[in-house]
Amino acid sequence: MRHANAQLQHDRRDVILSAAQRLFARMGFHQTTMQQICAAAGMSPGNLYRYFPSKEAIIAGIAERDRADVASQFASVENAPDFFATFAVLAHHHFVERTADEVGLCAEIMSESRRNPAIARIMNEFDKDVIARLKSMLRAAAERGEISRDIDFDAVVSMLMVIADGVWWRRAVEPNFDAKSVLPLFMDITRYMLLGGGAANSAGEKSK
Amino acid sequence: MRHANAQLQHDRRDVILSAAQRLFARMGFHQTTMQQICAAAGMSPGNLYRYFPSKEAIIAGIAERDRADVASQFASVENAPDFFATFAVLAHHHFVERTADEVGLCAEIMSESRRNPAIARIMNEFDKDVIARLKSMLRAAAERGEISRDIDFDAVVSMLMVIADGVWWRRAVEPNFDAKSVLPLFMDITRYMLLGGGAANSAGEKSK
DNA sequence: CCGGTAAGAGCGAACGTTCATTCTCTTTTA
DNA sequence: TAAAAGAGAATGAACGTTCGCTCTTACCGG
Repeated sequence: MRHANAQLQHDRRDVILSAAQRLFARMGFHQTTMQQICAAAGMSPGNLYRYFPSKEAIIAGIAERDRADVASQFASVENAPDFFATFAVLAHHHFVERTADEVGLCAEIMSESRRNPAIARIMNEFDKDVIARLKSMLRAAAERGEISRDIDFDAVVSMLMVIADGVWWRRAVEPNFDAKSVLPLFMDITRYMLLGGGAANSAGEKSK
Repeated sequence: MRHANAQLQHDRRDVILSAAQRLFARMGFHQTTMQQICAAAGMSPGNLYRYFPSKEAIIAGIAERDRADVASQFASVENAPDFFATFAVLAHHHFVERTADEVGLCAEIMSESRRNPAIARIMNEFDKDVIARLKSMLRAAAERGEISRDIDFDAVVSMLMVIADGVWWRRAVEPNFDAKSVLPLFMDITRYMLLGGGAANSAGEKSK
């Protein structure tokens, strides 16, 4: 008898995820209806539900897919020789080249993760992954003598994450925010933190 | 012959706003039902609708009220003599002392402002206000010679806003994020940007 | 190679629930 | 006593999900 076509299933899931992604980024999860997703994916509700058991599953699917995407971006520059040049490229990618839809979707995911444990879990793993990769980049650069060794890596990475979040939220909330114009100062601050030019290397001291 | 009691009206509106605020911060606007707000405010739907014409009006009311709150916080330290000490206090207030509910609510408002023009307008005015106050603080400090004059104030203020947003989002998304531990590095970076110790004073050059 | 067929793929109306809002009514008070 | 203040059931629209159905196609016995 006939058996399920795995390739087709994969393609359909992809079409649905992409359609939903665009809608979610623009209208938010709870403002997007299944009917809209169906229309955008060119599919009836009955059929769509053969690929995802619920709206939540679609949200989770998107979060997961995006996570893989960013992870691969990171992996591609993992152990480049020149830290600051590599970091600048990474920052430009992340701050400037990401589309408004990607930024918007991330905003929705973060927002949703505040009350959806499944999303929170995915986002948390994602964060942990990024933090680990950043730290490994810094450690490697320190080994090579590109940056100071006497630095509180945890504090610096934490601050980098904070700034990255901040830039994305500015972009998400203020559509004509010029992310490119903060890049020079961002790189400058990063250099300051990593070269230990000031008190940065003692900044991470835990209080108390 | 009986006439409306203005004091009572004001009180009732306040009770409703406070009840809604708590719920919104924890569950988000669209996950909070009018019934829940009614229950929390100790009031029937029929009566509540005498004070607010719609759910949206409650959201807008909260956004407006919070705006006034933060504005007054700023105003209270407007022209203190010691810039860095004042700024440290402000940062501590904003990063550490704000409750999880306040942070959560802000997250919801930012998220909502992405598609609700009325909220977007309020948030935008709020941002403009904060930016103006920060700039005026910096200008005053520069006059007094506390910070360098050769600085791109726009770029620095922009970065400060970015970091502030970032910290709040970390807090909103990661409940046990220790905002206090980033304060030293934050103040250090601020000092670096404002004292023009490095290339910071040229960082704001517009590219192209 | 060739129908026949059973399961896959797809459709869209209908269901049941949820929820913002309204309506009608009672209670309170200047 | 008339309007304000309040109550809570009712309404109607919106929306996620399901159900019963048709169409399509890979496989198998002949």
